[in-house]
Amino acid sequence: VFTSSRISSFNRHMKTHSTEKPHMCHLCLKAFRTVTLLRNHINTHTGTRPYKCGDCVMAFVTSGELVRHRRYKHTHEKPFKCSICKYASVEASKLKRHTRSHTGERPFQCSLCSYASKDTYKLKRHMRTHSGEKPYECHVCHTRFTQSGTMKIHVLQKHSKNVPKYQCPHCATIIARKSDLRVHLLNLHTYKATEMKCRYCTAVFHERYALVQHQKTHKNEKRFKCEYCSYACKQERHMTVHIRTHTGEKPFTCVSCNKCFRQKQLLNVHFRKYHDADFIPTVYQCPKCSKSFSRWVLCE
DNA sequence: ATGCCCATCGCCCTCTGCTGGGATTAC
DNA sequence: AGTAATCCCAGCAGAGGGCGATGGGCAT
Repeated sequence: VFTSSRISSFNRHMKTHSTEKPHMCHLCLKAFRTVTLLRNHINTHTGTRPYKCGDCVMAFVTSGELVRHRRYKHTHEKPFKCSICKYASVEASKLKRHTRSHTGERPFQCSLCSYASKDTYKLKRHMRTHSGEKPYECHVCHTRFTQSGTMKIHVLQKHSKNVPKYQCPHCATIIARKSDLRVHLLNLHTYKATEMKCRYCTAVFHERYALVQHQKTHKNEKRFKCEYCSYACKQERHMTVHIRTHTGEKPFTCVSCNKCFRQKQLLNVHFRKYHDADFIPTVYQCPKCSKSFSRWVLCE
C-alpha cells in the first residue's frame, strides 16, 4: 500500500506497477520504464561513471555509491551502531542483519529441512546440501566443492609449495590446520579436574599429554613378571599365553578334530594344514640345492 | 516530469571455526 | 592382529564486507 502527499510521487509510484517500457536503448534496443534507468543502462555501454574516488581507481554511476564506497574503503565511517555490542556498520541493512545474531531470529526457512538462516545468502548456500551442487572446481585436480573457502584450503594444503603449519605451543607437534590445532590443544593440553591414572604405576595426571608422555617411560620395561618362573615380558597378552604353559590351559579347540591349543594362532595353523582343502602352504626353496622348507632358513 | 539524493533490497564474496568420517599411526 | 589415538580432510554454518540496482522524498 503506497500513499504520498504529492501527486508526482504517486504518479511515479504507479509506473512501477506498469509493464510499459517506453524508453529504449539506441545501442542494444533494450527497453526501460524510466529515463533514469535508461541513462544508467547507457552508462554501462559507454563506461560512464561520473563519480570518481579520489583515493583509488574506483568510479560510480551515482554519488551515493561513491559515498558508500569511501566509507567502506577509506574513511571507515560507520554511522549505524549496535546498541548491544561494539559492532557498527556502513549500511543500515548490515546492522539489521547483525542484530539477528543477538536476537536469534531466523526468518529464512529451508523448504526441505528444519534449517533456517539469518540471511538469504546462507539459505541459498545451504540449499546446495540438498541439490548436491558443487560450483567450485580445483584448477589442478578438478575436485569439486560446495564452498569457495573449502576449495581454497584444499588448493593451499594439497597443491601449494609453502604449506602453512601450526606449531603447538606446549609440545613439538606440528599440525596442518588451525582448527585441528585447537582440537589437539583441547584433547591433550586442557586441564582436567578428574585425575587420570597411569596404566602401569600409581602416578596420576590432570593433563592427557603429561599422562601419555609418562606412560611412554614404561615402554621398554618388562613389566609383566611370571609368578611361577623368572620369565618377564613387555605385553600382558604374551604373559597370558606364557602362564598357560604352567597351568596347562588350552582354550582353543579345533572344531574338526577337537585337538586343543594354547594360542589361537596355533589353532589357525593346525586347521589350515589338516582340515582346509583349499589351503596351499607357503614353500621356500633353497636356490643352491632346490631343497624345500616350510619357512625361510639358511641351507647349510 | 525529472534530477538529485538517500534508503533499501539483493546478490556475491571472504574469513572463520566446528564437525565427523576415513586413513594412518602407535600401542 | 586388534584397538585406540591421532591426523587429514571435506562439509557446512556463522558473521561480516562490498557493491549494483531500484524506489521514493524533495526540489526544481
